Amino acid sequence: MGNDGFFKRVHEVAKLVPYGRVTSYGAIAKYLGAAGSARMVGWAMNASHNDRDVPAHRVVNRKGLLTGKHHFEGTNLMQQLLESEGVEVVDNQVQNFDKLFWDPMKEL
DNA sequence: TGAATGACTTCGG
DNA sequence: CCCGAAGCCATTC
Repeated sequence: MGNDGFFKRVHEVAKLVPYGRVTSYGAIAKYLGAAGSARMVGWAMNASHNDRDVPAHRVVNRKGLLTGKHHFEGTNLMQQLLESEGVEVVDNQVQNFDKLFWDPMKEL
């Protein structure tokens, strides 16, 4: 598994997500030129367990829904992590998602 | 080789 | 905005 280039890039972008902000899988995928492979971004996040510095909890789907919360420990760790950063989460959905959304394409 | 899977997205209704 | 269906692509079995 030395082919971690894609995962590494995903992790890099995820690390660049500012505190208290969130982004989407598609945005990361597009930024990496892998638009259409948003699922692979999610897969990369699954591998992000290798790098604990990767704030996977800041990555949600395009609706701001915490689709991957079940991949975290417990049942609400992801939500707690976000709330601890000041991100309001209700019903597994990020509030003010449009304002908290961080687009690597525009911000970088 | 091929079928199934998934932390997604887009489109039509 | 919600819902169903289709597309996408790396990974796994």
